[in-house]
Amino acid sequence: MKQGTKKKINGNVKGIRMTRQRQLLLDILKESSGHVDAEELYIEASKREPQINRSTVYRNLHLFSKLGIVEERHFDEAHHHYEFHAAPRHHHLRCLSCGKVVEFESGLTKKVIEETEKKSEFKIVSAEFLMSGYCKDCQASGD
Amino acid sequence: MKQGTKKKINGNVKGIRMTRQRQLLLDILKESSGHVDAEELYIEASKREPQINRSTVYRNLHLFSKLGIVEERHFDEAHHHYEFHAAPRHHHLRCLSCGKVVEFESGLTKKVIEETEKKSEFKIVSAEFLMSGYCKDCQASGD
DNA sequence: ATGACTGCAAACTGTTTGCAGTTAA
DNA sequence: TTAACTGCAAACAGTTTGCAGTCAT
Repeated sequence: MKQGTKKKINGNVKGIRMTRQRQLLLDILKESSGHVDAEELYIEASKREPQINRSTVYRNLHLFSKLGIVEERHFDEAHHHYEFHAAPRHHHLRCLSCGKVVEFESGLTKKVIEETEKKSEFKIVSAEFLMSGYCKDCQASGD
Repeated sequence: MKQGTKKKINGNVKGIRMTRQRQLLLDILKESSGHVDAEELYIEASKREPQINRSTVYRNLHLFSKLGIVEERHFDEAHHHYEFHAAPRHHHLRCLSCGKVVEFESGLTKKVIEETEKKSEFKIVSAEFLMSGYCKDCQASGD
């Protein structure tokens, strides 16, 4: 079992160290169902590690993303959202009125990806269906 | 034919005026195939109207977006892209290596939307399939 | 005439970076 | 021991805003 002395983060052996802050961020990401943005992550982390700095959060988020641990998401806003990779492929549906974001899945995604890979000759590594509209509540209350 | 004195922007009658700058921006948007970001729009506009200001661009982009004339797109970057609304529904495929963005269409989109509207009770107004991967060239040149 | 619009400058938000000190390995 | 990491402060990019003047209607 023992194969080396380097720490692993999800299977990636690198010159990467597991610091208290890093571990904390990973924990929070793991706990938090769905997507988190950098600020939310920072706030949550601050509660448990008050001196943690925003740049630490950003730097780690970039690292995680590079390592494939988290995936960046892009909603309407100007900032990024992150969620654990390898979540079952799902879509995001955003309400234009109240801003609520709903996740859900569809079996059709796979088909679209296959179709696309064939047509485009891309090797696709991630896919997201993003839809916007008005949710039931907001439809009822008149926009 | 004459039904009022107010200027129209694409069918929306409002207290909205057609200024030289506004017209210019609409022209550029119309000419530019595909998506443009605020900066590109600003640069192009500056060529023809050197004193135009960035905030004019942003303000108009918001207006156009509110009026449904353009649609915001969100790729990888921290800034927004805009394209004329009512373009045939299409998807975006982005190369993670060279950054190239390819547009293309798929008949499956409609199905996904219908499925989603039923399940979620949302009224969907826009949809986008966003995929990332590696294009043919970048696959060949080893990532 | 008047209020929608503009340019300007300054503010703001999310993110990145250089640096000097700290810490995991 | 040393290079990866951190916190800090300052920079940065993209975007927004208040204001006073301009222009379409």
